[in-house]
Amino acid sequence: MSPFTQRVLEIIQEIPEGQVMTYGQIAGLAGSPRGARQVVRILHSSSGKYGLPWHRVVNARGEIAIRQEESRMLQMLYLRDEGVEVADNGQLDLDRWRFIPHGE
DNA sequence: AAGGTGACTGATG
DNA sequence: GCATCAGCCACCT
Repeated sequence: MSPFTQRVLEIIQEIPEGQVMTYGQIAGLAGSPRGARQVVRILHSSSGKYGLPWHRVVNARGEIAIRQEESRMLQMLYLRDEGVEVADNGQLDLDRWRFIPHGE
């Protein structure tokens, strides 16, 4: 497992309940500012495997990025259950719910 | 081996 | 806000 992947997994694990991070944000913190797609792949391949809070990751526009309808709904349910306000179209307010480590 | 793909992003018109 | 374009990069055909 690459250091980058390692970092990504750690970072995602550290997202507090009721908050979210974006793919690009995670990639940047993990040392690869343009590696958003890698973050996607890591989530896609090993979200269940490592018991990651994959549902706390959204795209840069603050919306649920999942294409598949089922998983999409599931993510929305999880977030709402944690207190995050998500619109029916999967939109949420990043300024309000984004997690920023160490007060960056 | 070459080309397509996507749970992405930022810039521009 | 919407549409396009161009970077991006590991994986799958």
